[in-house]
Amino acid sequence: MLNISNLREQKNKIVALLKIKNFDALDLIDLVIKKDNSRKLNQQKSDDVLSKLNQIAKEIGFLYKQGDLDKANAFKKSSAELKEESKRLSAIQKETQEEIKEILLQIPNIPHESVPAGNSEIDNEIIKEVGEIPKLHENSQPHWELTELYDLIDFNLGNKITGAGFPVFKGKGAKLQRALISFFLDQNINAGYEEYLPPSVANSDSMFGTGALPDKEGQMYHVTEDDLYLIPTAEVPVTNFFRDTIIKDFPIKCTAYTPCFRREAGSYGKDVRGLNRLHQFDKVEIVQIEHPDHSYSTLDKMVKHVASILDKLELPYRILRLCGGDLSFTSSLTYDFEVYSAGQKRWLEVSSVSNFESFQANRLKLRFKNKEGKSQLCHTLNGSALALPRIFAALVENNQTTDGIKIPKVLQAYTRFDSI
RNA sequence: GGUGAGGUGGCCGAGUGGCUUAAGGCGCACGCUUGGAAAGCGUGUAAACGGGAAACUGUUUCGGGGGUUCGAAUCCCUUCCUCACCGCCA
Repeated sequence: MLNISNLREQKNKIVALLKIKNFDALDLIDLVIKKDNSRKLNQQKSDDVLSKLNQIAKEIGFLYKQGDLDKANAFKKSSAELKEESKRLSAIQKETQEEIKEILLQIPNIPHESVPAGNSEIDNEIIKEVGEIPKLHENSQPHWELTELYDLIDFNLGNKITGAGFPVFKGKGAKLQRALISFFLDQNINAGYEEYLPPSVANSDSMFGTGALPDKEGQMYHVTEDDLYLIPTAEVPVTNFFRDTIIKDFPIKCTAYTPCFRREAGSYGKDVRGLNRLHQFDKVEIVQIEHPDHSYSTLDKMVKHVASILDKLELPYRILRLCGGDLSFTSSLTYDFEVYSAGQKRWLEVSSVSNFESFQANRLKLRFKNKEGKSQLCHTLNGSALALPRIFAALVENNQTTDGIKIPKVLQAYTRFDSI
């Protein structure tokens, strides 16, 4: 959520930048400023009335002590009238505030100046490509064949106990999964992130805080009995640790493994085959809370960190700067990582690293004291380091040989086997 | 799930309708004192939304929401959370 004082001060700049996201914000911004003006006026009126009421109440207390009941009763009458007025004003105030919030929730985050224009993923800017595309043997296969051949994942068993999109990992498949989680966490810890293991369900306040609500209501599993949501990413619980807090030292660096749950309503076809798109998957997330002056250099460091993990796994990958049309509602700048999946001959997204600037912090009331001693919103950043399923898919596809699947060296200490 | 006790500032904690502008303490900051430190003394010490060039100033906030009252941290309703014991249980 953007804040109104910025919208006032930099209206033209913000309108221009939001065009990169293909969003015409002018009318909404004009409307919200107009509503905010009337909110201010109304607040003044309301405060005046309350101030008078407070004075009268004190006066009556004094008169009672003096025993001057007649005078006190006269005051009571005028108090009753003011109270009506106050009720009326605060009802208007409440309504106006809700209208303002509703409008603000419709305005996406402002894209960074470096975000390229564009409508869809075709327009994303490839900024780096690393590693060689592997040449596989003649009978190479996609991972959904390999996982069946080597008995690593049982998709049918998942269908039976839950439904499509809930795979059952088994044997060396389960071990490889567990190895990747440990490996990713260790890499993040070595880079200075503190490990957390948060709950996998969160309340609506938390969902609202990071923007999953109201934006993605239909994409989440909702436990209606207790009004809790299954988390779509660890970003939700971890970032919400810092909801309503005032930060003393920057940066705050957290990493967390969690399962992630997404309904993915409307997805179908070969894009969702095998591990490509799941309802439940594992992910290790990194989150940082930063001072606004340093958030972009921190974003660069996070990108380098994720790249270093992929280097160690010896997977070919490319880094994309998302164009305005592909950028999420809440993000200012996002870099996507895609690994090449040789069995499917396509690039698969495995990480998304973003700077949200103060967009999340505004809803979270996540602040720090600046040099002038005033509270100011922090910047929040996060990224996947990394999402498991497509890494798993690329590893088994790219490392398949006629003799089996080779495990990259860095993982062998975790799997305790060097091939499948 | 049952019963009981609670939720007050950064922290501890007093406060059963107006003397609270939330006592007192701890912590923190600044100053005095000192050769230096400690102790001691003094001063200050939240957030949000407004007004004002500023000094300053209005309102709200004692877990959340609602109510009673001229007036609520205090009374009532409701909800969430914490703790203790019991029950169930990985």
